[in-house]
Amino acid sequence: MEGGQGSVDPARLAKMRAMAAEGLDPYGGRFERTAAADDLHRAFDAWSGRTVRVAGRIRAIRGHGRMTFADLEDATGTIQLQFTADGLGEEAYRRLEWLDLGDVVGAEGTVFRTRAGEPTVGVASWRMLSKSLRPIPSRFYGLRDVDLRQRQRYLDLIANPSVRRAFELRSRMVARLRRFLDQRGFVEVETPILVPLAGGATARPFRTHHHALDLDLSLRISIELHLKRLIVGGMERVYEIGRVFRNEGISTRHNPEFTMLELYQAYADLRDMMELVESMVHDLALHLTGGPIVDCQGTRLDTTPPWPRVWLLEALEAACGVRWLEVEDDAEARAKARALGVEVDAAASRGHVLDKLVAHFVEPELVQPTFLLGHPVEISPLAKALPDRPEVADRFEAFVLGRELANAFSELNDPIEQRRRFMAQVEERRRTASEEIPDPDEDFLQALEYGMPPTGGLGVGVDRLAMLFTGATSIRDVILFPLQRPEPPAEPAPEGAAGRAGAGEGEA
RNA sequence: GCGCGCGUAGCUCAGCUGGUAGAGCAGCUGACUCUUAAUCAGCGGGUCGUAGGUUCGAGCCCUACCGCGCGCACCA
Repeated sequence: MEGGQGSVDPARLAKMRAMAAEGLDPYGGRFERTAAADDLHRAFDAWSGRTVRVAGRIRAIRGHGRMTFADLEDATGTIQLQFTADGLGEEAYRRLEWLDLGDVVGAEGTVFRTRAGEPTVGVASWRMLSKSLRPIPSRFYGLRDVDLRQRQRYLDLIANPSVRRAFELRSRMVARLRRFLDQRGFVEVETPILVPLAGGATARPFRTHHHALDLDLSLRISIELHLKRLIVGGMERVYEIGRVFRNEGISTRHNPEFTMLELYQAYADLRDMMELVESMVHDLALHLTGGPIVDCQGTRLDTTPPWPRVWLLEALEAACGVRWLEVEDDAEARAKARALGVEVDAAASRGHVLDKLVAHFVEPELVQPTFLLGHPVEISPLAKALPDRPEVADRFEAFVLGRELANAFSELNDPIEQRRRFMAQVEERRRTASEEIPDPDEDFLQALEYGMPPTGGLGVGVDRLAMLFTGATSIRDVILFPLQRPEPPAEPAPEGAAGRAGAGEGEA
C-alpha cells in the first residue's frame, strides 16, 4: 500500500457518522476566533481569567478519565485545551470520544495556568470544524519520505514546522524584492507565457496547441524579448517575476518550471546592473537575516557591496591554461576540453565547450558573492560587445556558493548586429543539431528596428535566491509542488464504497 | 538518458551467513481530574514496491519492471 494512499480510517468514519446521527455537523462553518495560540503565551497575563475562542488542529490528546488535555495547533503555535466532565457536563464530555488527532476544532473557554504552569484554555464548549478521516503523520517522527513530502506537501507542512518557515521566508523575500524594485521606479508587468516562438535563451521548450486558432505554441523559456519590446515602447524600467519553463532534466538545482526575475532599465548598462544586484541582495539580507551575512549550509556569505569582479577569460586561463580567443573552431575546443579531462559531446560547439570549461574550472571557486564578467559574444547572442573588444560581451554572471544567481548584460540594441547574431545561431544549430537554439524572432527584430534605447538587463533565478536565504540544498525545498511523476495506481474513491454500497452508481 | 542506492505496519525504523516478520509512536478496549512524547493493563494491525526465477524453504540471492533519492549529462 502506498504510504498515505490507503483508504480512510473506518474508526474515524464511524465517529464522523455518529456525530452526524446526533445532528452535529462534523464539517462546521465559520468560527470567530478571539485569539491565536501564540497570543495566549505571549500575553498570558492580559488573557488570564478571560474567555477566549481558539481554533486549530488537534495535535495531541492526553486522557485522564474524567479530564482530558489536548494540544491545539494553529498557524501561530500550540495552545493546550483542558476538558473536564465537571465543566462540560457528562453528555458533552462523552462526545470527546469523537475526537481524534488531526481533527480541526473550535473551542471556547477560560484562560488559566495549570499546576505545571502551562497556559491553557479550560473548555466550556467546543465544536468539530472538520473531522479528519485519515491519520496525520506522527508529531515526533515527522514525515521523512522525500517523495511523499512533496506529493502531499500539506502533510509535510503539518509534520515539519521548518517547511512552513522556509516557504514563509521565500514569500517575504519576493515581497521585499518587489518593494526594492518599486522604490527604484520599476514597473511590474506581465507578459505572455504561451508564445509562438520561445526565445531569449537556449533551452528546449514545452510545446502545446491552441485549438480555436489551430496554432502551435510553446511555453516561454525566458521573459527577455517581451520586456525589451516594452523598453522600445518607452517603459523605461520594467520587471516581471514569473514562471518560465524548460523541457530539460530535473536535479537538485533544476525544476522544469521555475521562477525568474527579469528587469530592464533604459539608458543604463552593465555597471548599473552590477550595482543593482549587489544592492538588491544586500537589501534582502538585511531584511531577512538582520545583517549583511547570510549563513548558508555552514558557509558565511558576505553580501556587502561591492562584490569582487573576475574576468572570465583570465580566470579560465589561470585555472586551466586555455587561451580561449586563440581556439580556432569547434573541433579544437573539444580537443582542448578532452585533454583537460572534461567530457564534451561529439557535436559540441565552441561556445558549449566554453560553458563546460568555465563550469568545471572557474565556477566552483566562486563561493562568496562574485561577478564573473566578459563572456565571449558567441555565447551571448543578446548582449552588446565591449567597444574595444568585439569578441567579448559586456556581460556578467553573479555567483554565490559556486552557483549562478544572476545573469546580466548591456543589451544589444543594434538591429543589424542582432540579426547577424541570430543567423550565427541558426548556423550553430545546423552544425550541432542542437534542439535548444530557437529560431530568430522576426517580430523582436522589427521592434529593435524602431529603436531601443541603450539598456541594462538582468535575470535572477528566484528559486535559487530562495535556496540561498533558506539554506536549502535542493530546489525542491523551495518549490511547494515540484514536478513529479503521477502516482501509478489509480485509487478507488475512498469511503465511497461503504457509503454507496447497494445504492448503485446513480447520482442526483 | 547513464551509473549508484533505497522501497518492510498509518508514521519513524529494526530484521544476522536464506528457516515463514518485530519495536516505538499512532489505532482499538479498559483504568485514571493538572497532563504536556502522560502513565498502567490488554488487543488488533503486513500481498516485506510489482512480476518472474533459484531453493526443500526468499523480506534476505538473481532478472525485469515501477517509484523515489543521489551523482553524471542538459541547464538557471
